[in-house]
Amino acid sequence: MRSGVTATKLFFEEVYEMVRAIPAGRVTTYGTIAYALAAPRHARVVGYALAALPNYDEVPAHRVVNRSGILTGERAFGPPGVMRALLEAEGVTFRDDGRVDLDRHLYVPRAVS
DNA sequence: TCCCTGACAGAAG
DNA sequence: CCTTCTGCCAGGG
Repeated sequence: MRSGVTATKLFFEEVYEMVRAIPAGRVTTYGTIAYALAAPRHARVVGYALAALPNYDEVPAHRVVNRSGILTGERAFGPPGVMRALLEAEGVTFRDDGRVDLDRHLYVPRAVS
């Protein structure tokens, strides 16, 4: 149908809702979110959805990192180190190699029913 | 309209 | 551990 609201746009909204559910001091990954939304192959689209955000007033996008614990979205938060500072302020710890300690802080969102 | 470039991730060598 | 390839989708030149 000719609706301007594409399936992808709806997917974006579901991503934002899921990110809003991530508690402070916890992080999750792009792939985990995609999996919870029954779209295992759309991890990249999740990243695209966050990159499209005009601001982070309602969506704590800094709590989303990649599968290895690397802060791949750091650039969107300004100068290097800002994203990490936001996480550390919430109690998230990092390993010596600079990656988030996922074993300790990974949050697994509830899958959609 | 084609081509390229990403806030990803899993498989294969 | 590393590299390359593939699937996914939107936006800019």
